[in-house]
Amino acid sequence: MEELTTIFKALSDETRLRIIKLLEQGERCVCDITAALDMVQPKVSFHLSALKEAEVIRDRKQGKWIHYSLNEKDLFRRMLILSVCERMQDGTLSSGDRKRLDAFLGNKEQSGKVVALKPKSRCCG
Amino acid sequence: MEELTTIFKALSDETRLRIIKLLEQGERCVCDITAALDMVQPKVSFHLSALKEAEVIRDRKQGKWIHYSLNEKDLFRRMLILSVCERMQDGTLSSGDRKRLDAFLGNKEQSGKVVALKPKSRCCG
DNA sequence: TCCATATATAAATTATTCTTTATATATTAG
DNA sequence: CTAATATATAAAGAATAATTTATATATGGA
Repeated sequence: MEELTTIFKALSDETRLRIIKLLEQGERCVCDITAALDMVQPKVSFHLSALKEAEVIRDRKQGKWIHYSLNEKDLFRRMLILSVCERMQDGTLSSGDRKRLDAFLGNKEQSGKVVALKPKSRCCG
Repeated sequence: MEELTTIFKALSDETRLRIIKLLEQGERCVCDITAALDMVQPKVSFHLSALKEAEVIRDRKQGKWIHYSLNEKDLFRRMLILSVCERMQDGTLSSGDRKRLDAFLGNKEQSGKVVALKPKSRCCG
């Protein structure tokens, strides 16, 4: 019962649904998500932790970065994630998120600040 | 997006999940639900209105009573309701609710206060 | 008409959750 | 070792949601 309410509570917030929609395309580190949503980082961490607590997402540490991805471990969560993504297809919000993410990733590459470093220190590689 | 968060928010509360589980067996009036959950009536009305707002339940007025039932209008809500009921099968809480409901309905019948009245004034019939 | 019952709504309080700002921790580069 | 970066956590404040108590509305029966 508590697990159920925890899952539903995790899904009952707009920011968190936007994060799920972002992660539909694959894992992302916190700074990518922060840029995509255009929010301050502690706020993003707060919402990530709610989703992780509910085991809707999971994380993977790699060097300085923590990569978050959708947790497809059970059918129920998969179904919920699919439903959410399906229902957010043409939303203004999530398309804006995608745009900002792409711009952010583009800048990274261009400036060579992160992506052009040695493999070990790359965020997305 | 707002509809989604409204639905998930409605499901993110223990009391409301208990109500859903109760309604699995069929429609119930507010006083039945109040007795089953052993709560004060305005509290129950508050939670019913959250579920109704999310269109997870609907109501039907009949005389003095308002009967609430699960709203099976779309596949998504059906799926959520089924998942909730399935995951609450052997819970202590919901079995206690069932017991109190049965006791309450039994008393009604015995005392003849409600159930034995003329058809028009019966709550459950 | 008057009373009792079923339910909703409002107002006040309490509890939870979200947001912000500041700071701590860990990792890597230099 | 020091500085910089990525992320988490803590503390304070703001916003929401839940609970309680009191009252309003509607319906049916006497």
